[in-house]
Amino acid sequence: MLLATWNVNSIKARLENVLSWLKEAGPDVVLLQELKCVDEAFPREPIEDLGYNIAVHGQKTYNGVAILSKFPLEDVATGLPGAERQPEDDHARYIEAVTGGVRVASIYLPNGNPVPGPKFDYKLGWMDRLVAHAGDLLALEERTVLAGDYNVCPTDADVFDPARFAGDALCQPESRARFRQILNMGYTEAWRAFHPDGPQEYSYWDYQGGAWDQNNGLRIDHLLLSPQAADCLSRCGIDRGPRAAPKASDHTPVWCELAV
DNA sequence: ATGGCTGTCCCTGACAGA
Repeated sequence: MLLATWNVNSIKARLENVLSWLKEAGPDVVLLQELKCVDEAFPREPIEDLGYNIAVHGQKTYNGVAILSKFPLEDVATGLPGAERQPEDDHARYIEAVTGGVRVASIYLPNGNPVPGPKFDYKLGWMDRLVAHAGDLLALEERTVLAGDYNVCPTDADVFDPARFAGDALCQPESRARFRQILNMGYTEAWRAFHPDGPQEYSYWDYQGGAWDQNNGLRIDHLLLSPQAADCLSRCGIDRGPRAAPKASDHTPVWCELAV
């Protein structure tokens, strides 16, 4: 099973880019973030025509997540448990389903800037709920992949200029500690598992300042695997191709292969 | 030099992104 995550920065503006990549790369399961549209506006037909089933959790203008799969989608759930602890959480940032023998979640973690402030508090609260849910899922002892735009650079090795980002919400010790909590309970971060000592590789490049041309990137899109999923992990990579295309998203797909 | 892109909604400028 080829499984990928991609923050597309508007599914409507990116439809042709997404269709091209689906045809070219042929992933079995794709976890999308930042749809920026409501459920009814999601362009289902052209994606279904390529053989995908679709589960969408959309929202007007902002956020929005989806799961595409060539396998049936079962047990679809939207929203992260514990929203009652964050009454301000009306964002569409989480969708989960079981497909092809794997439980998958598409995650769009809050950005959290500026630091300090209510947006950073929201990010940390959301991460606390994600940590709790990741623990609950771990107890199921299933193949589970929690993937998406985590908006966290796990270490300074994931930042082109750590000094410039020292005050950024993506690099704060509090953000990194919560990301590490998920790893420490037993999840494997797929890309880092294959590259424990580098090289530096990124999944996001700002639109501004020639960031792509100068490879001034960040690695913030991650695939986190339960032990049962990690046991099947055979390959992992970052596909820079879509970022170089015309009208590209500022993120590019990160993918892994599970031998299931 | 505190902006530099891009997308969205529709107060076509303000907000969010990261």
